[in-house]
Amino acid sequence: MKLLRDALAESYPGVTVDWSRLETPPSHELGLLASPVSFELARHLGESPRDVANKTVSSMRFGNTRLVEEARAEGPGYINFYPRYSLFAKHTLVSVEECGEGYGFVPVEAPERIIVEHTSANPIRPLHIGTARNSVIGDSLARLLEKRGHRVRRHFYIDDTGRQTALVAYGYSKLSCPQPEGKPDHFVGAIYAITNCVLEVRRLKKLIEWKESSPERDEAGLQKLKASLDDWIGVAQELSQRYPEIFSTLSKALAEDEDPEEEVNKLIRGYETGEDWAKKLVRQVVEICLEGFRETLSKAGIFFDSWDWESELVWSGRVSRVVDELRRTGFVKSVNGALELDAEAAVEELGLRQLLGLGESEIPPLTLVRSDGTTLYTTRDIAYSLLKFEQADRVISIIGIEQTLAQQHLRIALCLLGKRDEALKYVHFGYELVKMKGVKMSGRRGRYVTFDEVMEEAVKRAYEEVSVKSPQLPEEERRKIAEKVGIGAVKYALISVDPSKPVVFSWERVLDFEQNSAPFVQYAHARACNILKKAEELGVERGDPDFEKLSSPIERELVFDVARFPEVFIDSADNLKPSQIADFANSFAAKFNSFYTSFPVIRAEDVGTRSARLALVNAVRIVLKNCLYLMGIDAPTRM
RNA sequence: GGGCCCGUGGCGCAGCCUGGAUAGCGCGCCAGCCUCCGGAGCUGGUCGUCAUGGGUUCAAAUCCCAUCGGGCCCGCCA
Repeated sequence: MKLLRDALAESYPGVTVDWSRLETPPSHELGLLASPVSFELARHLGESPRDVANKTVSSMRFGNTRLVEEARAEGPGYINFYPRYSLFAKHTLVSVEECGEGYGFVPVEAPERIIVEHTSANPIRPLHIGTARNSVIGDSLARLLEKRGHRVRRHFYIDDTGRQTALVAYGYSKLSCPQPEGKPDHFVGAIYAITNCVLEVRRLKKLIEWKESSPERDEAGLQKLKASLDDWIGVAQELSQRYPEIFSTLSKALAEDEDPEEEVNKLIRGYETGEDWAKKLVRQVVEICLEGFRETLSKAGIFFDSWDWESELVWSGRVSRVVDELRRTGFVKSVNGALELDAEAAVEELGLRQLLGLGESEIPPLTLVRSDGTTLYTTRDIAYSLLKFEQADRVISIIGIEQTLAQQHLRIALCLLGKRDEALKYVHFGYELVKMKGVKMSGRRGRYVTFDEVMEEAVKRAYEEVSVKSPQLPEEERRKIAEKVGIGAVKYALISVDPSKPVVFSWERVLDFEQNSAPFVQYAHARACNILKKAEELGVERGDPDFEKLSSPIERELVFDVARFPEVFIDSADNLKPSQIADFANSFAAKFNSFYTSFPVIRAEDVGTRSARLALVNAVRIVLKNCLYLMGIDAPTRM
């Protein structure tokens, strides 16, 4: 650094440029670090970058710089720095030795209290592969921020008010509130899908009947309705085959009801106003479903610090207080008995367009309260975000990209309420949905691939694999390893793709145990562990490591990667990009595997080399383990 | 109609924010490698108009504009 600055000062006195930026050259044959400073200078001076670089290099004085061996002007004008590799390796590996297992987790100077809200799936059906993406990304973000030194809390928002939970609770009551059969959330999911389907068929039939008898027949509309009815009848057949008992009991019970829609509406209102009978019923069903969620999530190694009930926000008056406060801002008007927030006017008045990054278009209004007095989802979410800011400096909500507009509304409302700083500290971490090849996933139709079955299948596959590769291991251990490997593979598949890209689910993808997968990284880790364990068992002689001997390109690259892991971590945590960890871990593991096949460690030619390589292997082990940890993936020592 | 996001070898992806050195990686395909710390591995090869067309720049996958494809949103649903 100083070297470069002084040389610049000498060659180009009086010119100030940002000399501090350093890049990594494309290949290690071009040194370890590169300065692009000549490009900048060349622009100002009108000289060619290469000339500038040459001139700068020639005036460098290496006097008391020990770590840098040489600098050269190369390529179009880069100044490449070549380190004294042995010293660099020594610094790096000694530093790993000192930090131990915590190596690389560089804490921020000013920790924040951060709430990461994730998963928050509607408690009416099992977690599916789409929500799994949310959980896995959210969990990884929480881990990254926590290791970065922030005080992180993970919150699950239970969306228990509104039509969906009321519908399933209604169906459940028609079954006479039985004990769940099978996994609780799957049971609830079946009731939801069946109730919804039966009611939908009934509604469509009535509608068609009525339309047919009406004087002015709209043939096109009628055809559409009939097609829709056929679709739902098909769904009914699927469901009756999958759940014959629940289906027949439920459809009989529902048929007896005069007006199921009204029953459901009564339940929605009763629950929102906090009537005991409604509370008891809805809570019972939701709790059953949550029990299933907890089971699934705990299997996936994902845990929460807080489960926040949406209904509590309503009952405690927080939601109505928010509505009142918003009314006082003057941007809320009554439209046909409902309350509407004029978001566009608010944005203009407060000058929020740029501040919140809202783009050019007009922001549509937001309905806060229905004409029947009940509130809407976004309204309750505004109240929720205020609650979160009572406990945190920053809030990160992992929510599907399709809710972008609602999330913008939320932040506008926060500004209106005088919480401008909070609005800026509120991050909607959007992610694209997971789609199925061929069929469309549809919760309402009971068509989804559950997180449970994906994990189960992956674990099964991993078990077969481990049994083939390591038949000598006891059954019990093979099962444990299969859990870690299978679930790791699923998580890795979901984390490694940028959240802004839609994922098409395929078994092939999550069951990939080859390169660029969790098992690949885990395998490299297990190999490192194995070498260290063997060395221990054999009691090989260890002496002063001779870092001079870590001189092959691949060893140098490994050392360099170990050295830059802290930076990768910081970057990934501060930019909220878990996929960068996956990327780094994969290429790092590949390098280690390459090293592994070509260089003996325990049988290295002399004690100094052996000790140096053992130190390197240990550093690799720690870095791999920490990468896996950040993705929420277990690192077995054998597999 | 308006807004936002995405478009990189046959397939799946990284790089784009912060422009620079031959565009990385995996799968697939082809050819090799287990008397040697475990082959879920390794080595080599094959595969590219970075959607298209302009612009800015000494330099564009990267920044700007337009066009074309795909997705999402624009609800008194969540």
